[in-house]
Amino acid sequence: MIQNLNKHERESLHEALAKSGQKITPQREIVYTVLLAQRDHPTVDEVYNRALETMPGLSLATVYNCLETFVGCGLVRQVNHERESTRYCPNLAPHAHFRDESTGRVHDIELPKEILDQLTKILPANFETETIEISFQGRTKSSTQN
Amino acid sequence: MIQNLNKHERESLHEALAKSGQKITPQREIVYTVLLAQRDHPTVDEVYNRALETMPGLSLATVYNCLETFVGCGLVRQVNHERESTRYCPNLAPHAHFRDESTGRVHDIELPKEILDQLTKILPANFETETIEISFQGRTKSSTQN
DNA sequence: GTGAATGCAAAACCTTTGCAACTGG
DNA sequence: CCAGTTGCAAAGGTTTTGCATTCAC
Repeated sequence: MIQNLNKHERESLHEALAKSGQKITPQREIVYTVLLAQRDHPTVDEVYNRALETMPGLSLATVYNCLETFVGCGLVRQVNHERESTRYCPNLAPHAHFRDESTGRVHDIELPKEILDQLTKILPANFETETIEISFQGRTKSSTQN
Repeated sequence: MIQNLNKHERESLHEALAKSGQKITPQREIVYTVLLAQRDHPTVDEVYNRALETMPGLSLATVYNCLETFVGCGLVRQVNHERESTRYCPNLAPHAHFRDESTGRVHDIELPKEILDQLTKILPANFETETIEISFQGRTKSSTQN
C-alpha cells in the first residue's frame, strides 16, 4: 500500500535531518513516507493510523514529534483551518490552499511569484515578513472533484 | 473605561442581530462594546475579562456564544494563528493580518481590491470562493511599534 | 407565554509534557 | 557511549456540551 521512499526522496529526508543535526530513525522514515504517499494534507491522527499499518508499535506522540521535526527542518508545512486539527503538507513550492467546505478537503493552489511580490508591497515599511499564508474557503462545483 | 456604543454602532448591532433573527441581550451589547473599544484582536478570554468589569456575573460560555453569534451575523471575523487561541476582529473591510512574532500582536493590513481580484484568478474554474484569508508572519523593526 | 439565551460545571478535543527505556551515530 | 528519540500515560489549554434557569419579544 505505502510505497517506500525512492532514492531522491530518501536523500532529501536524510539531508534535511542531517543539516539540522537530527537523527535518522525508522519512525521518521515511515512518517515521511506516509506524507509523500498520499498528498491529501492528513491530520496527525491520519498520519498515525496510516503509519501503524507499516509499524504497528508506533506511538502517537512520536508522530507529533516527527512532524514537528520536519516542520523545523523545512521539509513539511503545517496547514491550519480555524480550530480543526492541524494538517501537514510536504509540498515545498510556494502555494496557497483551498479548503472545500463541503468535503473538508484541502487543495494546493499554485501561487505566481508576482502575487507574492505585490503582497509584500502592501505592508508598512518597517514590517519584515517571514512567511505568508493564503487560504481560500469555498466549494468546488461538481465535475472535476479532486 | 469602556465607552458605550454610539448610536451608529448600536444600530449596526441591532440590525445585524435582527436580520438573522437573533435577540438583543445585554451580554451581546457588552461583548460587542468590548470588541469595538479596543481593536487589538482580543482572545475570548481577553474579551471575557474586559467585559467582566462592566458585567461581573457574565459567564465565559456566554462570551463564546456571543462571539459565535457575531461571526454568524457577519459582524465580526475570527483570526486564527496556528493553534493559538482564536482572536476576534470587528473590522469588516477586506483586510489581511500581520502577526508580529516577537509580541504576538496582530495588525490589520489594508488589502487593495486588485490583489483580491488577482487572487481569485489563480483558482481552477470550478472552485467557488467564499472567503479568502491572508496572513503575514514576521517582525516589526523597532521605531513605529504598533 | 415561549423559544432563545444564559450560566455553570463537566466533558471533549487536540496537543504537550515528564520520564523511563532505548538507539543511532 | 550518550545525547537524542521513542513510547506511554498523565496533564494542559481551549472550546463545546447538557441542562436548568432566566429573559427578550
